[in-house]
Amino acid sequence: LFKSPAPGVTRPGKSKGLLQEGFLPSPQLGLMVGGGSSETAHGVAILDAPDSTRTAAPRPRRRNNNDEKEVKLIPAPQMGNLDLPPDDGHTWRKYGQKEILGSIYPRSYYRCTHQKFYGCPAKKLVQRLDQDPRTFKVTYRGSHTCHMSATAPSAGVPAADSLPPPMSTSAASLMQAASIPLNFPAPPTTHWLSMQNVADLGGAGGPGPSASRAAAEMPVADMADVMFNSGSSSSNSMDLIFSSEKWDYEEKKD
DNA sequence: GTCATTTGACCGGG
DNA sequence: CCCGGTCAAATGAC
Repeated sequence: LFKSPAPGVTRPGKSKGLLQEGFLPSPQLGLMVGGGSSETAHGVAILDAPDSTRTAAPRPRRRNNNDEKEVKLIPAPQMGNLDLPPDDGHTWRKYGQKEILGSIYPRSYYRCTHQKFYGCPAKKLVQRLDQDPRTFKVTYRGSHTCHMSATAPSAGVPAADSLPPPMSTSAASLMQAASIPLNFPAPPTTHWLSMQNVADLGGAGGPGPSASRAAAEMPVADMADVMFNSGSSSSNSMDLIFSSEKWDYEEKKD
């Protein structure tokens, strides 16, 4: 009656694709500025929505004043031929993706999967550098209040604590920096995220052995080291970039 | 069947 | 007004 979300109006026929956001191997890793074929990348004429289906819903979306965000540059480990997305040990759920002006790659918005359960306000923005497609610019917002023993079942970390105590912000950042498994044991699944981990919480006497996840996490010495190591020998893309820092991808309008 | 991902629309600030 | 961010519904994958 009141709410009649006619199927088809809110969601116009969209072409389904097998692409996973911008994690493609970047076939056009070459130069795209030379061609000069700079388009808006939009060109998508979406159908209009005559009736605003969602008009009776006050969105108390308040903007957090605390801008505690730290930006990090994480090079995607080039295993084989594909670079996998950077994982900090947390389970992130993508809740949005938008193309940013000035960037050729869209920005992905992630949120803590446990946010709904733990209330972790941790957010994460991942964007590929237009100058370095293999480098991910990860922006962390908020602090992680939830512990993640699910994705990081390190053998040396006994998850005996049922309730994770609040950690210091410094510790959090430190952990993130040192929780980047670059040496993945080549996961059989294309997914790098594990799910269905918070199933046991009601305390219903689940004698389930759980802990089926066994990812051999390797201690990373320094992220920076890896970064530099990225192109130790051979010509580094950075050099090239620095050389031609002038990237004119800006289209000129009339 | 469940859950994460996908994608468009809308909101809100600068 | 434009840009950036978030939500919400649908679909696909597991």
